Amino acid sequence: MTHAVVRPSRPSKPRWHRRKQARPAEIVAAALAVFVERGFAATRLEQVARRAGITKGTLYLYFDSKEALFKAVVRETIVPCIAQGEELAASFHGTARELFTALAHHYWRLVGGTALAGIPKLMVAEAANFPALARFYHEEVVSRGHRLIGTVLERGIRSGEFRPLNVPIAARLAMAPLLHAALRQHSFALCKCEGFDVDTYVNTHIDLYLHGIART
Amino acid sequence: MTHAVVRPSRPSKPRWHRRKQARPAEIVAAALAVFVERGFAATRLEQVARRAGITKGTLYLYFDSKEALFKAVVRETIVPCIAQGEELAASFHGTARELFTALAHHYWRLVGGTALAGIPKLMVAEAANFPALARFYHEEVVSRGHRLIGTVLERGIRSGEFRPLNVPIAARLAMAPLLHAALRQHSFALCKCEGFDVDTYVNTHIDLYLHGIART
Amino acid sequence: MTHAVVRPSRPSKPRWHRRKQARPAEIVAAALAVFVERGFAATRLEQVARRAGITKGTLYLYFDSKEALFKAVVRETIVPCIAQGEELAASFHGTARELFTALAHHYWRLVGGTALAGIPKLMVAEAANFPALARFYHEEVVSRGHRLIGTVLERGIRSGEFRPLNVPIAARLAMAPLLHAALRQHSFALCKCEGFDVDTYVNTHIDLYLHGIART
Amino acid sequence: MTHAVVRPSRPSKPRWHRRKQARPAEIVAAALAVFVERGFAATRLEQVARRAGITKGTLYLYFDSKEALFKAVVRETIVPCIAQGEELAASFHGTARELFTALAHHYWRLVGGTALAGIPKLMVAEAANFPALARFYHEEVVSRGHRLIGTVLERGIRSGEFRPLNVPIAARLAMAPLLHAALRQHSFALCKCEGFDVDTYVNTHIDLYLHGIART
DNA sequence: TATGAATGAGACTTCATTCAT
DNA sequence: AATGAATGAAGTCTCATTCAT
Repeated sequence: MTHAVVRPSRPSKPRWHRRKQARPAEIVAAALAVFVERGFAATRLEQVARRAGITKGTLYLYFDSKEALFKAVVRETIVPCIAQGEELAASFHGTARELFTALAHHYWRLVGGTALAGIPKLMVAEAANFPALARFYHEEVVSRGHRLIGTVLERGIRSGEFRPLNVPIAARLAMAPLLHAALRQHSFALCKCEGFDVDTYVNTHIDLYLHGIART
Repeated sequence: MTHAVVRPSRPSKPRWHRRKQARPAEIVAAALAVFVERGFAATRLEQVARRAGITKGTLYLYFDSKEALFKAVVRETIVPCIAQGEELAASFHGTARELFTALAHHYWRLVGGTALAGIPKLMVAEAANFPALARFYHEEVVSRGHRLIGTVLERGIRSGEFRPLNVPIAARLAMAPLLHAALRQHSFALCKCEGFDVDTYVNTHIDLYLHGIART
Repeated sequence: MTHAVVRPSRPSKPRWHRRKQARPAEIVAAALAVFVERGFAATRLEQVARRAGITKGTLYLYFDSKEALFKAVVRETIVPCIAQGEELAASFHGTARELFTALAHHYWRLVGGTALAGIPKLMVAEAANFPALARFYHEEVVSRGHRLIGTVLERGIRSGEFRPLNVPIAARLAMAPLLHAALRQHSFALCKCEGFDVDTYVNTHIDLYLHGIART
Repeated sequence: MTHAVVRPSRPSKPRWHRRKQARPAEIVAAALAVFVERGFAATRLEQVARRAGITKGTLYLYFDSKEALFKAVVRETIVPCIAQGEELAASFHGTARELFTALAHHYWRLVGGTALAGIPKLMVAEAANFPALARFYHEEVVSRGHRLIGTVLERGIRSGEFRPLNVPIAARLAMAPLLHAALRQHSFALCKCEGFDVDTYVNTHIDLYLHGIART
């Protein structure tokens, strides 16, 4: 795939000054933005390249294909977030209620409000077209997230804060409104909704949910 | 100019029939399926045509463009569902809790479990690419749905079943898990999740949610 | 090509009332207009049909193909004009100058100012694409027209009105400005030209031309 | 996805070269030829590309659309010719008659006998379909040409060589046979005409015309 | 005789990918 | 390492022509 290149002997000053190392991350960041905006198929590599400050051809020095780029975007941007949440839970001192609240806010701070919130939207849209990627995402992000919430719920059940629950189900119910809000940010942000405020929405969810699962 | 073809002498069955009345609905149905499977940009009109039992050219007798077809799919499939929910609510005799439960099941029966569940997924994916359609969908489906739930909540608040609530927010929180489940059906149906069952999920949501908003 | 049709036995009142005989001429007239406006390739049979008050399918009852229709248009509209000119010349009593003037005005009245003026434009545009038709047109219209003018010139030379001329060449030179004006009507009619008036143009041509060929 | 191809081991010559500088002119030249041959609508970009030695896709690196290419062809090929004629007139020393003769021959050498003669034919054919282009052509070519001839006529009138004339009309009458001959070259070149020779035609026109406008 | 729904070949155009520079 | 001109496969859309009614 790589071919030998005869280097011209004249001492030309290089036209490019960027380091090879920084490029992939910059490209992934640019690609994230465009994929999220337009979806996989409607994204043109030209746009990605321009936003990354390079040209189309250069993309292919770092990624084998559009599909490979897409997979890299998903893999490299979202996974780290989960780890942070897990660390937060592991080192947390306080009640299960407090931890649940902290994690919800953490999620929102880290994902919901940022460009990363586009990843769930992307995956919802493209899962059917990229089964392997969907599986990866589901295992490394969705399930792992649910397990994280699950441990919090179990901690609360043990401590008597929460009543006995079907934990896997309850974990998903905890995430659904957060995910919903994230999707909304990227799909219907422009549609004005009277009486809707994301922060209030998240806080009300925490409130109602904890109310719903609280031990009488 | 075209090569001669030996016509078979047997009374061949007609190559096509005139089906002006039935065609548009059939095409919309076929298009719904493919759009949901692949997304707008990745959908090939060839596929839609084949699935509708016609040829590509015939599509254009009924729809001006791929985009027009897409819009027709969204408009004609989802809007009627809302009306049914509104009728259900209007003619319902019983407590607000019972009505809420009935509507949730109604939604799931009508949308969540059917091909229609693909529409929310489609809109999430394509809203950014079709702002006008997104606005239409948001007004005629999303907002209207929220208002419907809102009236139920208000009824319950007045009757003392539910405690005072931020109604618009609470309505969204009621829908979020249902929507989430619908998206899941179409995006991650193939990903096995131990301990996950849609019906249990919906019922648990109803349970926890009503618990959360119940007057103490 | 024609197939037997089982006539329905019910005494349905006919939906169409036009006679078969009138149709072809009506279609040709409609086609002339559209072909002249748009050219052969850019003409859609749909437009022709609509302008003729029928549908696309009906066209094929009278003409085998778009090309056949085109040929019919050219053949049937322009040829009769020449004959009239020939008759005018044959029955004319007067000087050659007077006859020349009469023929020029005749041409302009019959062709230049009417839709028929579009035919020369059409042939200029499409001759390369329809060699056989071009040959037909050239023989039946162009050459015949030149011969007609040629006889007038010869008459004038014999009578001493005109000086000796290369008749075939001079005949073409007599026609060129008339043709030019006809093309102009159809191609650049919308472009305003100060100081240009078609009638003045034609009359001035007659004047200058007769001056040019007059015996000193 | 694509089938494997056995790569020949010999040092195959490159499939293409970078020719950014030369390309546009080459494409315009190829397009001129095909447009003139077939007309706008009947021209296939495939043919243009092949004749230019490139592929269809490459066309779009240089021209936005078929229409844009067409406009470029007209704009870039014909306009320069007029300028040359104007220069010739400006720097000419001699009688008006001599200048007129020189310009007519100039026109024929530069346009009538070359591929450029196809442009008038193209414009006659397509003016109705491209009104903006027609206006451009009319102003930058037709009118400008007439004005050029007009100045010559005025010079001759002032000098007493020509009698008083309606100059705009007379200018058009001077051009008509030249244009006519150019159209003929492209539309009826194949139709044999006994006794017709283009050069004789042009010279006879000059002769008769000058005779016609000469003083006394 | 007339219709118009249906066809299917083929056009223009786009864009992921390659490769000479 | 980077470019961007060039490619070619594939997609949307058009329209002359056919044929069941």
